[in-house]
Amino acid sequence: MADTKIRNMEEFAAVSGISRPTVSKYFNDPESVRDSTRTRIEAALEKHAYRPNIYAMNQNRKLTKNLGIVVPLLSDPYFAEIARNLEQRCIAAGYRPTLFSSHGQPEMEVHVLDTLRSLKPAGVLLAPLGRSSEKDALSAFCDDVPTLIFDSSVDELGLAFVGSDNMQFTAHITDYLCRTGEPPCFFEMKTPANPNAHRRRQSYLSAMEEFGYTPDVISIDGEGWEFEEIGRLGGHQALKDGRFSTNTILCSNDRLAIGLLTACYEQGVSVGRAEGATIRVAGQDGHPHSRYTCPPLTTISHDYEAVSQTAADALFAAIDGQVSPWKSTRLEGKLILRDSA
Amino acid sequence: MADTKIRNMEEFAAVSGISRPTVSKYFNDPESVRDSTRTRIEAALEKHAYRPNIYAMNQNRKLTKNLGIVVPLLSDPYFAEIARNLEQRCIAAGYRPTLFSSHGQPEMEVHVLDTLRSLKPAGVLLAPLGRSSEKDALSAFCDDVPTLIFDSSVDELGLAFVGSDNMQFTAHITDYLCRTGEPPCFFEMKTPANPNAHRRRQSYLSAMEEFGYTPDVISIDGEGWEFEEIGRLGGHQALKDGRFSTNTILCSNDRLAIGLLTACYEQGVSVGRAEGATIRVAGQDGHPHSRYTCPPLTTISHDYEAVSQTAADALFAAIDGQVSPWKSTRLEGKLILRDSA
DNA sequence: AATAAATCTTTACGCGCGTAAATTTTTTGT
DNA sequence: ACAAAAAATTTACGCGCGTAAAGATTTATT
Repeated sequence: MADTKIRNMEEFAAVSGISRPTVSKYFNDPESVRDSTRTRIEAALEKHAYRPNIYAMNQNRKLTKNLGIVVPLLSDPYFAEIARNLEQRCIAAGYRPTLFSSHGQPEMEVHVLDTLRSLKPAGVLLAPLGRSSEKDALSAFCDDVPTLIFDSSVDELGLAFVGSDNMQFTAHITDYLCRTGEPPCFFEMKTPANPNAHRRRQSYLSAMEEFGYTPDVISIDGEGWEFEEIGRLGGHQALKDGRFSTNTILCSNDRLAIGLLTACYEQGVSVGRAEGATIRVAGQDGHPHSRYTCPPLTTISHDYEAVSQTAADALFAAIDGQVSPWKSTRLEGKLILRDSA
Repeated sequence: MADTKIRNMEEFAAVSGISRPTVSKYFNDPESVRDSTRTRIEAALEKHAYRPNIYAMNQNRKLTKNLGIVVPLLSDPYFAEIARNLEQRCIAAGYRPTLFSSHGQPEMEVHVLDTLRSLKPAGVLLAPLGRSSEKDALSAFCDDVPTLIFDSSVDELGLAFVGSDNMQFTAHITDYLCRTGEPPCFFEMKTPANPNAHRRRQSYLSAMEEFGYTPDVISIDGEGWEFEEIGRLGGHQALKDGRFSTNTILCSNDRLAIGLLTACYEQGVSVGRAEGATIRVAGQDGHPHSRYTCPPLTTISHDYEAVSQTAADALFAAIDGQVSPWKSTRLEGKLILRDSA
């Protein structure tokens, strides 16, 4: 119980019987003081529940304990999930993460970076919008703030890049589809939001060529981040026009696949690998929702844990002063077999 | 271009030709200075891109321009969507919102409130976890920080409550289902996470009684926030046990319905209002994903815009000093007719 | 027990800005 | 053009803490 209200570190130092500079040292890093001192401070902390004023704390410190986590679209459960994962790791490592979403808008991304700058963060975990990002703003930001890029790489910006191995993703699932039925055609957006989509198309083309099949890419129209709706509309159009050359469709990502499944439903096209189904549909990403589509979506999933751990650890290492040359880490995905393909 | 780096407000005041206190006044509220002064400051701002140090700013100010937005689970697109909506409104109103998720964990909710406290926010928009919330911590927080509760009410905490009219939701969609086919049974979690679920059950019972039908509530097991999986497993069980007394199922919320649809698919039960379908399924919430289920889900949707606007405006008014007694505002939902029911 | 090393205390300054009071300048109204 | 009102300037202090330096105290080493 706080019998007397502690107004500042001076007063707290008094009640804990430790000098203020030492208390300050403790809050900077509890390990930096002697055990006996730490015990006394923490005993006082129990009694009085004092917390240092973070504004006064961060004003003079060259580097704060703040971290930024930026994703392109928080309403996409994939990003929400990876953001949650990163957030937990940051907290566990003793940082104060703040979550931001660019909401799919380049100007918002710039605004977020601007806000982040003023927070003087020790580092930032940034998943850029991709194609529509204002490269100059990103680049300038990375020059000023230790930034680790994840999910979608932009040039060789920042400390390093950590993401998934999109080439492996597509090669792997294409291989699976070829071995279990007709070779797939590839369903994608004509102007995808991020570079991962290009890698996936490229990998599809390579894989098909390697297997001796003729690739068939269906590129649908649509701008923005409403992938389900783009997939649904594009799916309707493609079905109507008979553009699917095989009974197997590999989608560039799960959200597109979810939209395509809806289009299939709406046109009465049955989907699945079971007898009697007309077409097979597979996605890519291991989207949290993919388990609950009808039929449940066969997909190749990001290794969420590994991506977030690798990304977070790389940033922490850089913050701790471990300099290492820019590098790109791409982690393999795991095939998740469900009923759709 | 910034020819000379501006280090603080003093230097910026110098290059803009305005005194520092006036510049300070400008950053507090641009409207509070003369037009000619504002123009000169903004001209200098163009040239030098100076931003006040937010830590120094907030250190002395009794009230910051910070706002907190807290949702129980950010990976639920419903909350992600409403959070995005609120965030935009806060920015438009000149505040600096920060987004937090309790990730479905009561201890995380407490941690978030603790973090929020140290940010000395002007106000907080809080959607509590509900049943599992630590009431005392919430209550203590509301005593210290102007807090507006939304989505799910807890006692009469905070400045006010803004949410949806769950009674109207369920009455309305129950009415629709009764008029268009067999009266619905009600599919829900036995121990729901928040009080809205209780209102919905109550409203279902009242509506059925009013229409002269016998209500049938199927309460399924499951703890936590993975509603789709709970709905899927509960759906399997209920289908196996033949617990659905009519061919129409009203789910307590859309995520449960999504899981139930998956269970139906997995058991080969056809869903829809079309000829030949076995059962009808309806949800409640207007979840962003409900458009893309197979079949697309008939639901009653929150008025996202109205809820977020009412909540944000109420908080802004309170921050501006407009005192008003605690009140609860519950907004009506709109029926969205799709193929599932 | 004596010395060296680590840690703590005391003292002091500064960070960047909010803010108040007294004064001067500019704008407004007639 | 003149007085009154509004706004800007000058001056000055304080917020809560980081941090540096010098001296005092505790702990570790032999």
